[in-house]
Amino acid sequence: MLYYADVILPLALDKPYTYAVQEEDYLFLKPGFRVAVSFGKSKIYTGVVIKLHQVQPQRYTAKYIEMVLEEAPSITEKQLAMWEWVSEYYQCKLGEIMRAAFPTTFLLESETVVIKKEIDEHDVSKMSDQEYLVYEALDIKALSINEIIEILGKKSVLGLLEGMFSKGFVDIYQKLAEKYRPKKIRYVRLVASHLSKNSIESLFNSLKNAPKQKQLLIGLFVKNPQGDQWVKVSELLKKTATNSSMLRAMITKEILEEAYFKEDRLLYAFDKNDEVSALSKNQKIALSNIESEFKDRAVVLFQGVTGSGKTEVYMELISKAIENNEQVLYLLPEISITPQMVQRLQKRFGDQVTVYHSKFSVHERTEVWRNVLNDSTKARVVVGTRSALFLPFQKLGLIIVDEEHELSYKQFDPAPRYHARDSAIVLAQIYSCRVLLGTATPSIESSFNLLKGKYGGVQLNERYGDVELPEIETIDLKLSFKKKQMNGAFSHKLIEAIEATIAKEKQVILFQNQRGYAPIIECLDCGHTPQCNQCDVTLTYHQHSSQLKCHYCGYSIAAPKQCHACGSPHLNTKGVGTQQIQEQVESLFPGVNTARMDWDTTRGKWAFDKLINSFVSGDIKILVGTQMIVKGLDFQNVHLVGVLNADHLLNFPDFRAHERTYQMLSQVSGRAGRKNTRGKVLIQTYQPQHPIIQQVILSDYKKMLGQQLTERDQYRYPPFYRLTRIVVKHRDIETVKIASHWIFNVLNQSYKGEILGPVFPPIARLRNRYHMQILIKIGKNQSRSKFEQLIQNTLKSFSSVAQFRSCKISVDVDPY
DNA sequence: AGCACGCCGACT
DNA sequence: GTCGGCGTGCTC
Repeated sequence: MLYYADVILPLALDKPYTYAVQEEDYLFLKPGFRVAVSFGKSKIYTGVVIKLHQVQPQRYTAKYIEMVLEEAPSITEKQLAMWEWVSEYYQCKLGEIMRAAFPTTFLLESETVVIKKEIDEHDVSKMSDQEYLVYEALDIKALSINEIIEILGKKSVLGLLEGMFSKGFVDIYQKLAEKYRPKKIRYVRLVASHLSKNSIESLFNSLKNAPKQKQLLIGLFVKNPQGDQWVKVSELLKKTATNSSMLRAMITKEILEEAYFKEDRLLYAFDKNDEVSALSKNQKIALSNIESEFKDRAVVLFQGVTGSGKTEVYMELISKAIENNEQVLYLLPEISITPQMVQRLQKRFGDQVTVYHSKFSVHERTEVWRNVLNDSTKARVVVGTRSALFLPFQKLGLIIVDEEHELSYKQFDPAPRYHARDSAIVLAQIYSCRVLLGTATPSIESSFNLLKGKYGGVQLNERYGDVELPEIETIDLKLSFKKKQMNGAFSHKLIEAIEATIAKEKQVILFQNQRGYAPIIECLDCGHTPQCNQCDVTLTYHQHSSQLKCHYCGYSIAAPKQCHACGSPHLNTKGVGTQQIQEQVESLFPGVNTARMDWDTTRGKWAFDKLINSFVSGDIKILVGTQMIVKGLDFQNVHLVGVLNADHLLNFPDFRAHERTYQMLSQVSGRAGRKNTRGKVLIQTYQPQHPIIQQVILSDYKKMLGQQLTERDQYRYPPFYRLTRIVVKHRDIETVKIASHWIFNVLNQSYKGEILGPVFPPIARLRNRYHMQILIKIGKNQSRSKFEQLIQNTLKSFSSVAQFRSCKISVDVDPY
């Protein structure tokens, strides 16, 4: 009998590949097992079995699976169902999802290793120069292909190596390495034969002349009075002021024995606090409303203004899920996961809380994966970013999507371009679990679903501790400039307000939207500004490192002293980034402690947190920052929030710009004002009468929603229409044009709906590739699966046109 | 994603 | 003439 397994490989392949398996493996394997398979000439990859069958392939002979990598499946069948949905809906390959889903330790890959064979002197003399170079280098150690490429300084070394192999100079083999290594910790304990009372006494006597060793032994008993447990070496040495050579001596004397144990990398220092702060009356009402909504609907939209204490309500729900023995997934946008936030959960739920996000090492992520898979009590509550959706939950009972409206829930590049909120809802269907979408300012989509009765809805409107909403005022920039009431980016009114706030020992937050307004260098004589040589963007100036950088491809050069075009030394920095704002603040308010918070200053693992901490502690009086500022914890002492230019937000060329402006400004405003005093928000703008600004001032979400829905309906945008964007990329601008028009025409022939484009996006060239995009609008009454089929067919015939082979295509469903 | 095969320019 | 560049196609 013949047995086969269909295997997903971590590559952008159209379909799973079929491998042969032995009978005993066939009986043992199930979908979800990781296996090692050879693919292509010599590569070995980790694959995931998705199907076992006995259908012999007709057109090829299947290779055998190399190895089964584990005793039990790494992913559940439910997880696989989720992968398939993501792949279908977001039009991406299963292999791409596999790459995104697994911690990289699960993706073992082979590496070709070359070792030297001992041969005759005579044969050595027959080698070519290059062969000899390699052979000589192999004297020292075995080499990987990449190392040989380095040594020879050229790319194609395989032919050479093949020759050397066939002539018997070297051996070539595939090294396989599972990358996960658990962290091992050294422990010691008393050898069991010393455990009786008498021998302990004689042991102490025998150490009379070794005071330090005696001290060590005492330390051991202090840690563990019975003397029979393993004690961590690092702690023991620290406590007893001894060193490892003394310990070593005792191990040789066979008084102690040592061992290494795997330690969880995920231990945090925390104080579990069993006292649960009682919910306020309104929080209690919200909680019971949520629970009753869940009786009818799987998804509930929970709207609570900033500072209303949504988190406390989440905690109650989490606690009940845990009591039910269910797992909980708590999703947050990347930048909202901070140690303070995690600590809050840990205070309540102790070590049942675990964190999963990209700043964690692959080893940490692997351990979380295993804990979730085993339904370990260490992973009852997973706090994570969007990729946590792919963890192998066993008994998922509740998903909380906090800050539901955040754009960063949508993955942009690379594929899979999935939306975590929407995918979470599908995941919940698979597990039949509940989803709570929490936010102060719901996305238009979610509000729409609420209106249509698809979601349940609960509100929590009162701010905790009776804090009033801040007073919001606008400053007309046009007028201020005309009346010469400006100082750099600051209106006199804003400056006065800052001065007054500082004088009262209160803190200030200044908000500057950075997108598209990064500082650049401009020549005062000829107007030249340095551009990226690979992308159609102006290089941004980073004063800190004195460099010009491209934010898109990472290209960087030293900041020029003279203009590259005309040689003039008169260069000026232009554009208002957070850096410039901070400098202006420093010169306007000398001696006042300021800090800047943006993508640049928060790169380290906990850099964000350090900044927040020094702001909370009051060291920093004025904090200048981008979007990030609106996250983090509650700032008790912030009295004034200044928005330097709301127009950057309003005028953003995107159908969501207005919605986003409302969300952003209301969130920033929510930072102002705490107990006892009313905070103040000053918004500088050229359009003080703009409806969105007015809606922010009145915090009239309903009006904003109504107006946006009307506009979206009228202009055929989500939530009334679904969007799909196709981007064509190629080095040659003409090819991009022809290719994208080809796709447009083919789609247009069979598709009745609206197709826009092809157009150049705002940045037409990136990493030396020209881009063109096509936007397709799909009505809600049109069949999604038919449309998906159409795209697939179109792209398939596209790829068979020889001229377009070298084009790269990306499909983005529900683009942001 | 690799890696091989195949077709064109700058070197011994 | 060849070496080595990259465009193109295939991998179970």
